[in-house]
Amino acid sequence: MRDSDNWASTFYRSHTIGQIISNGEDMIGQEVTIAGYAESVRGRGGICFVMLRDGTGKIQAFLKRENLEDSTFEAIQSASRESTMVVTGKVAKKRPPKTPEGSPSPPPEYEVTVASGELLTTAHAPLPVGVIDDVNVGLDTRLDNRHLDLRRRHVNAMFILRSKVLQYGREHLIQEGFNEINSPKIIASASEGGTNLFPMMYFDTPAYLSQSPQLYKQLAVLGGLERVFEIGPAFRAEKHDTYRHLNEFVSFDIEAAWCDDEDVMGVLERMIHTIWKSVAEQDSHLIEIINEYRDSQDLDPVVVEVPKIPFPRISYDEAVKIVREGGGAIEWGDDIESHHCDLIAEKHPGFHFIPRWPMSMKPFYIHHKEQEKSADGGQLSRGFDLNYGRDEMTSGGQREHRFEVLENNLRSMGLDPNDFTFYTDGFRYGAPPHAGWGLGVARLLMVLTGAGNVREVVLFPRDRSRVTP
RNA sequence: GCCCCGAUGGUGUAGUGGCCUAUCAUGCAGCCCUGUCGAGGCUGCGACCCGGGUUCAAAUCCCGGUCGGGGCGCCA
Repeated sequence: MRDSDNWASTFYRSHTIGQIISNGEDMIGQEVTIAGYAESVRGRGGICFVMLRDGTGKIQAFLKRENLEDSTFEAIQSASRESTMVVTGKVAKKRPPKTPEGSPSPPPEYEVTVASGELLTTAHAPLPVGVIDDVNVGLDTRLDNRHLDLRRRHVNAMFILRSKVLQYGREHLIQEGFNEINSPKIIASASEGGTNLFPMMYFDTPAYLSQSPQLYKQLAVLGGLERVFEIGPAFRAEKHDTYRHLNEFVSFDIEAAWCDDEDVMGVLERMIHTIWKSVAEQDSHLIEIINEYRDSQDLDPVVVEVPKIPFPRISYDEAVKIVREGGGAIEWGDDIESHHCDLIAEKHPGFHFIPRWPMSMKPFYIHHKEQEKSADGGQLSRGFDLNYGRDEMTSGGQREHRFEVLENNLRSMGLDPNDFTFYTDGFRYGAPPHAGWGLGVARLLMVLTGAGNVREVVLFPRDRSRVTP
């Protein structure tokens, strides 16, 4: 399941199960102590088979009554599924299963012939969600019991993959000279307008949960950090109820000085390219686990196809044209809605940028060049989106670095510049042109894992009706 | 906020007014067998979301509620 060759032994075990699986031939006869969950316990007479699973794999423990203390044998033999136990014994080659004549013999497998052991905890039965059951459990039931759901192989694999994706993204950005920061999640004012914030009390002062690190990562860049990134939570009090929205989500953000929108689009596509390439090269075993599950559900396998860079750029103007050609009704200046994205996705099924949105649709901090107008005269901006198929992954752009323009933008969007002095003050004393983006981590994971719902790839999702567990 | 759909043992399901003291799988309990291999065999346990209505008769039809799913909107 995962590489544990470098894991040190602990108080509870001398080896991980993964270490025994991957080095079985060399370990035959060696005494080991392993610990794990009993996936199944079979046998009610003089012998007993326990399929023991830890976070690195599973192996069969073989118990013979005559080899153990009676009380130990009884305790383990009568253990319920998912009870935890530790066992000590010698590694042995497992007897090969009977195979139909003519079929190839399976690769060798190993087991532990138990000499002593201890039942650590007993799992209550029945389990609210079976870990290895051949039944398709509803998402809601699974999320109510996420601690058990997570024990399922493909679910576990998704979250290990998530960790890898963040690791590869981090490594890539660091290699491009970015430094990791953390911005405050408790903020004083509705920082951007638009979206609804969750109010809270900060001692005696009303405050909000942050909807985005946007203004703070810009301040870090204005402060001279040049290139920063942050992987952190964002909170939005929107009553949406879709497969791709949550009220708390992890946003992967960057901001870089002396860059325009095209420059940071380059950072983004290079990072995604690196992530896909690394997953394809190093984590195909996780994708295989996911695909085994998908196969059992009659779903097409996911394929990690490393995307070619540069990604296509389909400007907002072109996007509008594609939507119209596809029969969609859209006016210049309208948002590109979900069903419009379906039309665009028919032509561009993979990653594609949509740059140069109308300024009227972008927040006050997005930069525009006065001379850049659409054919019918509308003011364009340097804001962009990155979509995969119909789904928006990223929103970003070059930021407005001119103090006076910023204040004008605020006013023209109905916001009071006085509420934003903590931010605009950062632009008073010389500001570099800069750009950045924010990427939805879970949305990227949906693409990579084929998950049809963000909730699948978020450990404990927070949506309109779920605050627990 | 709008539209559509759904709710049956622990879990996932069958069910379209009487054939339902409700199907199947999985699970759970027990027994048999036992170096099993998704082990197998046998026996048993366990359910119609809540409230009202229609009907001789409701899991099934109607109304309300609750919860869930899908789509849309809203949404940097």
